[in-house]
Amino acid sequence: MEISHRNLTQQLTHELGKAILQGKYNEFKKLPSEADISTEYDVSRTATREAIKMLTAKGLISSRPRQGIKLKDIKNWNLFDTDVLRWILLGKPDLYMLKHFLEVRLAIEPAAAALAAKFASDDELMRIEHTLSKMKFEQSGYDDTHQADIDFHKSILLASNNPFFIQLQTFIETALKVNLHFTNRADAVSEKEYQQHVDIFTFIKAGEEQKAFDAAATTTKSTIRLVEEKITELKLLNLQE
Amino acid sequence: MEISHRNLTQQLTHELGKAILQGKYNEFKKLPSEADISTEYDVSRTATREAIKMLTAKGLISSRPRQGIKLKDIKNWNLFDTDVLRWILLGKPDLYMLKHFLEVRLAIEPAAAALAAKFASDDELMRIEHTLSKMKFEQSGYDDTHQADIDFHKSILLASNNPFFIQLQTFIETALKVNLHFTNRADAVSEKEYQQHVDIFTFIKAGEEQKAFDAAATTTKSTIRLVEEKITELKLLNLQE
DNA sequence: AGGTCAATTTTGTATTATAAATACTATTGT
DNA sequence: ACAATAGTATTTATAATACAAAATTGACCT
Repeated sequence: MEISHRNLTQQLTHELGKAILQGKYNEFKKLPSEADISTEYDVSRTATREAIKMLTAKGLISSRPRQGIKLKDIKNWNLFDTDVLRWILLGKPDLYMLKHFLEVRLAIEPAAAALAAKFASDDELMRIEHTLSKMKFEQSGYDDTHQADIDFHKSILLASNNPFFIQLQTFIETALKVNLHFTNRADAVSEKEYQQHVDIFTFIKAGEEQKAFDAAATTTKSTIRLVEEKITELKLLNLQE
Repeated sequence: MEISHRNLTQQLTHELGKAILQGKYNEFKKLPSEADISTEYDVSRTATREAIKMLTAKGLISSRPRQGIKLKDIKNWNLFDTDVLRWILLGKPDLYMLKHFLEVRLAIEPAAAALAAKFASDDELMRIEHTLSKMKFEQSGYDDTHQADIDFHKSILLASNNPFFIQLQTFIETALKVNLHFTNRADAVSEKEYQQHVDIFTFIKAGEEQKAFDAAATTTKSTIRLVEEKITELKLLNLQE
């Protein structure tokens, strides 16, 4: 693997993290030794060790003398870490992963909308509204597709005034991207979807906690149902073979 | 700071992380240089750098040549990281933090209960039930106080069959500990609380998604109200001074 | 005053050496 | 033959040193 000549530690961390999330080391539960990684990527042991430490900090691996570097069970992984999420996205997530993302979205986003209805400042409301107007552009095909959609969801988290929800911005962004990856639509956001977003914003602005909550929950729920149907379809297909 | 002679990197990471979460470096937004940290804690630059890398991986700091090591804004912190949560707990969280924890619990736990009602296996149901019986012991004053309570909440997350919810076990555990820290009760779980837990379990076992959701939501909601009242009380007191 | 460039400081990377942990092997004694 | 024990080898952990690269600072020049 070719690694260029700046930020070796960061790059190597990225390469190894990506490889792990792509399941390249899953079979043996064991990674190459420090020495082997160093020679394979042609970096010093120092850089290798620092990359290993970063992955250790994210819960992906652990290392002990004479035992080498071993993969940790997924329950130890920091699945809410920005980098880990990026690697998940690069690892071609399957339908099950999409379902898991949606289940968390269903937990987080309605709650965030309710908090936003309760606590959002004028600035924060304006920011949400701004993403809506950008979405209208996207409907006509302008601008970066679906980015305004993503920003809408993120701006609600921001308006929750809760650092934990705010930290989940990357998570929701990744979840939406995984979703897009499956629905696979290069086309713009539909009129119906746009209207649902407007509704959520209206309730938030009006301070209607419960209604904002419900509005945010409805869409996600129906998406989950769709995915669940698709999964059972696939299961049936596999049984037929 | 005295650091003993094993796992230097880990220990130093812990010390620095704790210090950061206690706000010791918040004023200047800048940490000592690698060299200074090395001499202060009497470890080599290698160990120091590896600790720095681990904290970087958790989003707490960043470092650049000639600029030194700087604190990152809280929105970059991995607030769902196990270590970060431990350091938050050690940093004497305030009422606002407790409120933020409760808001996330209100989002996560009812959703997890609903998922558990939908997907929990027999094993997972048994595990939940087991924690309930341990809670009954605790009522009588036996065993590690409130640990069974914590385990109850964790076992529901485990039964959600969703890796993201499962990963939130440490988060919920920390949230509960912060709560305990404020209610400050060494005494056992009350009969009323126990009954609420039993209800949640019953609905989960019966596969009643919505009821499990509601049952899990009710308690947390009333706790949030209590905390919010306490906060407004304190605000009024501060205004009088 | 303003811009260019060199000096300085701090992190980034490489290299080498040694210590510590632990799995594996061989030996020894019964 | 077997078990306990001591020795060996492997791999990470830590240290120390040297140099490279980035970025700020400041001096110098025009």
